[in-house]
Amino acid sequence: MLSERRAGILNLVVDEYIDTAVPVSSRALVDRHHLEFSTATIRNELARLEEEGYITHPYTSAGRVPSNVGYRFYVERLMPEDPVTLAEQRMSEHELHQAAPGYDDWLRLAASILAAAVGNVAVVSRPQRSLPALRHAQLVHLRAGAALLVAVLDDGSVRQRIVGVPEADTQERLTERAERLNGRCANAGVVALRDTAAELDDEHDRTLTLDIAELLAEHDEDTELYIAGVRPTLEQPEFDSTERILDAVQHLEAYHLRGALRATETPHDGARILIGDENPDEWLQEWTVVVSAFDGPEGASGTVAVLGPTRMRYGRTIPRVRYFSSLISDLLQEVES
Amino acid sequence: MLSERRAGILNLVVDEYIDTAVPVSSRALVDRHHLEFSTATIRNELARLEEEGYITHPYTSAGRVPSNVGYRFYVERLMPEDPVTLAEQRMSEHELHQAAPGYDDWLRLAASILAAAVGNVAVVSRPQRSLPALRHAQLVHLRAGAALLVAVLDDGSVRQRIVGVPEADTQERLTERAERLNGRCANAGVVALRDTAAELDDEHDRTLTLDIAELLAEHDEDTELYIAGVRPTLEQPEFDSTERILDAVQHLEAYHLRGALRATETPHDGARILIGDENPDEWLQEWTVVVSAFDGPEGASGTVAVLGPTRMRYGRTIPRVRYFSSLISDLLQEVES
DNA sequence: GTTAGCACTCTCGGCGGGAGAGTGCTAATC
DNA sequence: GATTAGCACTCTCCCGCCGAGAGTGCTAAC
Repeated sequence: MLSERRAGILNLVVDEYIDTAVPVSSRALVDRHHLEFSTATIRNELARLEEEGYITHPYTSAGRVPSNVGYRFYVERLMPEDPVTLAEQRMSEHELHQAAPGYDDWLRLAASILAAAVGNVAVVSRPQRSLPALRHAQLVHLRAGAALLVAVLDDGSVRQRIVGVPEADTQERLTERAERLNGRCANAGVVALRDTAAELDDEHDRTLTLDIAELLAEHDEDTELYIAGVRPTLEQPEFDSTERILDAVQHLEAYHLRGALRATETPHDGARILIGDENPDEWLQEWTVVVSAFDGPEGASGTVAVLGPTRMRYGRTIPRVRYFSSLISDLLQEVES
Repeated sequence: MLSERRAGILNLVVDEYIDTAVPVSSRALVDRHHLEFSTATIRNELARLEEEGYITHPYTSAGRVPSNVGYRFYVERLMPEDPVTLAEQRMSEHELHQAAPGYDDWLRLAASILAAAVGNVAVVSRPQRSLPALRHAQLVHLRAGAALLVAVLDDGSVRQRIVGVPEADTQERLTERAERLNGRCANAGVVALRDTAAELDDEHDRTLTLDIAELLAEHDEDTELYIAGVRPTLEQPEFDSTERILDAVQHLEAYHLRGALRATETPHDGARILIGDENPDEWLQEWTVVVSAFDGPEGASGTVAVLGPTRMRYGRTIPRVRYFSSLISDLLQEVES
């Protein structure tokens, strides 16, 4: 369907456009790549490529711009990968080890290094288990009748909520109560907790157990996300009007990104690539998302993603998303001193 | 210094400019407020006001715009307050009670209601004690040799970090170890923890105690902030160029706002107002910040703030910041069922 | 199949100029 | 002395125009 030569030309068009953000002309192709054909020949081929849907025209007499189909073909067949060099790997690892050990700083830093490496928005999510269990619950006295319920889950995440408790309960009583619950509920999942609750006689213990179950259930509603690289992305030429910028800013918030990332099932080894209208979300129609999952401790898993305009340096981005995905896995697995 | 009449005119200029964002002309003042003087007279007065520094000129033949001094005078002497009506109060309280009880949802929602009410950026910080003490520490096994240290502080905040532990420690051993530490360190502050650490013989217990002390100390580095209303603010006419928007977006992140809010000591009753160059931060030179503190449980305190361009509806914003400040205090004090 | 040549199209930036909005000043008026 | 009418002057804003330039598509020749 797509002749060898035409594929080669498509390759050049995409490369050139990614690089310059300017619609590419037949002249530019011939001159910059020393093609052995004249601009007229190239023009004929470009016209064919356009017929076949790989590229388009912003207006009659402008250069060519890749279509989503064009990008897709490019990514699957043409794109030269720009692998992560050893030096780069060492740099990244070094930077990561500067941070205080702990999810927060590591993941935040990882997002920011990745964003800088690819020049687009990078998002890293905190790893979670899909069916988490309770590791330890605790009650902190706030005032008569109210306490803060803190639940530590087996993926290391912490959730909390304010709950009602007997007016008479002091901190000591609350601690006892919590210990009692821990004895019964340690390592229980949502279902087990609900079952346990049904068997309890003490009313407060029962509501508390149900509260804990709810905390486990609401779980991935608010996965923590670490986002970096918004500014450089919005400085790219696709964001020329204030409206576009504001729309993007609005959507690049944790709240919206959670939705966008949840919608994609994600490979743990490679990276999934969604170009333009391949994205389910309305607002991502002109974005490309490159996303990969990584493994945390105890079977938890998180997500690394890069988002940018469809005109993205795929050859650079994809290997880096893959690399960071496994880098983070390793980091979290690795024994710390 | 400022005659009665001139003050009145200044008042009108500020009101008008806040409302329309257009430099106000003598004609506009006379027509829209049915003044009993001619435009020429008003022009003379405007010239005087300009000499005295209360207003300026963008260019020779444009209308007048209030200066920072003008806004300051307006806020202190002229501004008609637009009090929070009972209906509005009921609405806000009602909306807040929709949320699941717990700091997260409450404060997030409070920020968003406040932002909508004033049409600018609203920021609410999670209450913290200035000198927090440990309430309970806990160790969660991650893998041989590493565990997650979770510390619950007496202001209800939770901090965590990954720490090294003896390779042989199972979850049970870790729990014992944590209990031992809790026995020794309950309700200890940073200083007490460091003292305790010095006395401990077991090396791991000692480093753990020091880790906890560090967690308490790094404390307000990462106060959680709830931010709302960015989009409507950036749609205002002062943000016409993409650069301004990007700068604002960059600074309206939690990281930068923490810095800005930390720099202001804040009254617990009224509200503090910083107009334009009264702000210490470079990037806030064209912003106004209205900020107030609220009280959380156990002597913790948090912050409510509104940020917007100096052309802000002060009469509406200030009472609402005050109101939300006390509303949140009440909410957190109030006994929940 | 390739290419030179050329007419045609569309964008972009600069320029000019008129309309409009306001001011500042002066001189007359109350 | 305060107020006001009148008027010249200034500056912005918007619109339309035009020419340069960049590209294409097509045709006819190689």
